Order: sequence, then C-alpha cells, then structure tokens
Amino acid sequence: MSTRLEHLRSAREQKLTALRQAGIDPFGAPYPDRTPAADLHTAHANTSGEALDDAPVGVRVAGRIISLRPQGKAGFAHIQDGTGRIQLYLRLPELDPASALTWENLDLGDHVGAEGHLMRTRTGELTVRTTHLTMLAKALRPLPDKHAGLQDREERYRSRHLDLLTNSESRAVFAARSRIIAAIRRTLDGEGFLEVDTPILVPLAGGAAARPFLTHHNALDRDLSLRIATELHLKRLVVGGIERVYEIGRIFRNEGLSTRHNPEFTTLEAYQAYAGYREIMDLTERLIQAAALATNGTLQAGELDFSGPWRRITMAEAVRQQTGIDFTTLTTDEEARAAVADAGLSAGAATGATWGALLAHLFETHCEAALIQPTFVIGHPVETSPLARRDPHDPRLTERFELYVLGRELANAFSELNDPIDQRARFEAQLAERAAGNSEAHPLDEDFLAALEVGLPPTGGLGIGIDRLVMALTGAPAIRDVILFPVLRES
RNA sequence: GGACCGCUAGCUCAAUGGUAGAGCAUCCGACUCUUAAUCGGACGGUUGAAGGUUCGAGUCCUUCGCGGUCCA
Repeated sequence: MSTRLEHLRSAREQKLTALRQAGIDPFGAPYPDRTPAADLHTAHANTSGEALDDAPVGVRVAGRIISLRPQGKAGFAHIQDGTGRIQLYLRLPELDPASALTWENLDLGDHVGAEGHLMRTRTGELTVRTTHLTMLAKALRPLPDKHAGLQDREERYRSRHLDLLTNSESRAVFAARSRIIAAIRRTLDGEGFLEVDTPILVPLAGGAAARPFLTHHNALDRDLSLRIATELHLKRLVVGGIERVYEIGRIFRNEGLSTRHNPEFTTLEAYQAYAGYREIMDLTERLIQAAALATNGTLQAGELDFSGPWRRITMAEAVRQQTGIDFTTLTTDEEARAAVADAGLSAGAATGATWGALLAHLFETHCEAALIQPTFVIGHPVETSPLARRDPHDPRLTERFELYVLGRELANAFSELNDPIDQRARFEAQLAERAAGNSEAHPLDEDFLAALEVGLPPTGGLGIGIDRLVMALTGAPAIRDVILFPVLRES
C-alpha cells in the first residue's frame, strides 16, 4: 500500500476517532422507518416547494454520501440508497451537537441517516432539510472517481462492490439477471414443474462432454468430482415419477477462461415426461420470451428479435448453405471425407472422421457464427449426442435441437434416450473415444443405466445456459460482466 | 497455446529518449440555496516486476506477471 492511500485512510481514521471521543459510534445502530429515495421522488414529483413549506413533510432517509458540498455554515450532500439519490441540505446552527460533529467529520462514502423535512431548492430539486444527522457506518477507504466511476475492467471484476457502487450499468445487468431467473422459475412453476436440488459432489461426473474438477472426501476416503451437468440425476427423478422437474444450478467445468467461459456457471435443466424435443422447442420459446420480457419489457433486445416462431433449420441444411456440401446425399464415412476434401475444407478430425463427426465439425466451424437471430438447429449426428434418442427416420441422427443466438449456443435439448441397451452401447462408444485420447468423452455410469433399466418414460429434456442468456438479453460483451465474482488469476 | 493492445498518484487520464503532470479525491483556509459548487494554498509517485541499451529510460530491447481483444 502506498503512502498516499495510507494518508487518505489516516485522515478518515482521525475523523472516526473524533466521533468516538465525542461518544458517537461511527458504526451506528439500525436506522428503521426510513423512506427510500425513489419513493420520495415518486410521491412528491408534483408537490411544489410552497406546498412543502406550508405543510411540512417529515422524513427519514439513509444512504451513502456520494457528494459533499460544505458551504460555510451550511452544506449540501447527496446520498445514494438502493433505489436512487436524494439531496440533503443543512444549516450548522440548526443542528444538535452530535449532528454537527457528524457533519464536520463526514467523508464521501460514509453511510448516514438524515431526519428532517422535505423542501425544494431554488432550482427545484427535492431535498431533505436535515435537522438530525446520524453516522451509520464510516468508510475508511476512498470511493473511486465520482464522475468517471471505476473504469479498469480488472479492478471492476476483482472489486465488484466498487463496480456496483459506481457503475449503474453494472447494477442494471445483475438486476436483469435476477429478473430473468425469476421469470424462468415463474414460467416453469406455472406449468407444473417441480424444482429440485441434486448433488454437486458426485462420484462420476456425466451428462456433458467436459472435464470435471476433482476433490476428495476425507471421511469416506473417496474421490469425488464436481458435477458438469445436472442431467443424469434429473432423469433419475423422472424414472422416480416426477414427471416435470427442473433445476437451476451451478455447474463446474475444468476448462479455460474466455469471454464466453467461466469454470463455474449456471444452467437450467428441465425434463418433461411423455414429451419430445418438439414440445421442448415450444417450451424453450416460452421460457426465453418470458425472460426477454422480464429484462426489457419487450421481445426485442438490441438487434435481437425474440418474437416467434423462431427459424428452424437442420444442421445438414445449414452446412449445405455455407459450404455447398449436401450431407443428405452422402451415405458412407468415406464419401463424406472425400466430399470435404474435394471442397478443400479442413477435415478437423481428419482420417478416421465419420459422417456425423464431419457434419458436426463443419457446422461448428462454418455455420454457428452466422446464426444471429434466434434459430433452432435440428438433426444432430448420433456421435456427438450420446444421451439423445435416435431419429427413427434416420439412425445417423438424433431427435435434438440447439438454440443459437448471436452465434452462440444458448440452449440444447433432445428427446431423451430411454433405451438402456442403446444407452450402454453409446457409453461404450464414448469409452472407446476416451481410450483414443478424448478426455471429454462421457464416462460409463452404471447407476444411471440401472435407473434407465427400471424404465424412463419418453421424456423431453432441455438445458439453457443462464449466463449466456443474460449476456444476450442485456448486451453484455463478456460472461464476466454477468457473473458477480468471476474466476480470475491470482493478482 | 498464439498474435496484438494495455498497466503512470486513492480514482480518471497526460507526458518527441531530456526536471513525472492535470482533473477529481485528500489536508488547511474562506463561503448560509449548492449540485462536476466556487476561490486561495498544501500534501501525494519503486511509472506492474526484473534485467539490458544509453551521458540520460514512463518512453527503446529482453524476460516475467496481471488484464483486455481477436484467433486456436
């Protein structure tokens, strides 16, 4: 810590000591019966100064000092509470000794309570003419620049309290995040879904293609992982007869950091018995439209238009449009590899690549980024969809969709694979991939297979990345802007 | 993992290789309707870290750290 910061701090500590010596607690008692600033502005929007003088309105307000303009024997200040700002005006000779001492030892950032009556200044600003000023909490560190706010992005992530304090856009994003999650919960609850909590600590992390965080339980002397998805547990609940079930929860994937990736993030997963991916598509529209309305009051968000029905396109058609390769006319892996090579495109997984792997690869590299407006992509190859039901009309494909917005995957859903024999075979194919070096291949989960053998009804399942949804709806450029405390390197 | 950009006072930002500055904040003083209050004065720096080139480095070079952007 530099000498300068110490100097700033010691000035505040001296004031704190002065208050203590006068018997004033700088970290004061609760301050009940206050009126939020926004309520005062609303209630008195049309009350004239004369009316306030003729029939005084007594008020108590509380908040943080964000500007301070002493003026001889009088003074002005603005306080900010959770709802907004209001100005204080006081005249020193009218204050009791404790209030006067509090004023003299006030700093930007202090929490105060003010009691008085409402007035309007010459310029018409609604103001609390203060007669009693109470120190509620002294701030020992200075606030960031009062006009520019905290600009340094790193500091905004590392000191989120300062970011929230000084950047109203940041507060707005997190308020929107809360409304989005509430809207999703409200919609699902309204449709008869039961919200549950499933384990975060699991013996085997499955339900997605990702590497888990590993940990250890000492008492059981057992290695455990942090979940990478909620899928397998939720499907076990559907086996157990909970026909509509969902979880909004944190999941953890041991991967890198980027503007779209944080190692812990929030997903919604919802499962509906006797439904298929078509019904889930409609549910997805309802959920995201409710979230959009909760965010902006409309189905528009910047350049995005969430009014439905949304565009639907098969993965093969998207690839055909972008690359000219028509996978529906290719029947074997060899043909697919030859077509990709003829087109002069990078084959990705090169030599051993299958028809499905090539289709998925070309979609990822050539199509995703162009899907700006909400678009359902359907017809995913079975290789990349180990938990999805096979398409009865084309066994190379699954009954699955992904929702793309702004070139990013926002939701992923399918008719769940409920055939335990096929599921075991898919797991074994994944084990072969793992043996071939794919560390993200799905593990074989015997507990889950045992549940499937008891009988999972036909079920539609949905996963939505809540953080990316918040990004899309608020226009936040990075996932770190929608997660309060993102993972960062050690400073 | 790669390329590029950034890191200077508590905060926001300046500074052709030639004395490290401004605004806000802080401190002292003046001021009873100010609101980016005003006026007078003062304090405040290991320029992210370590090396190097140079008579002289915030600036040029190397390595490293942290962050950002774009790729993988």
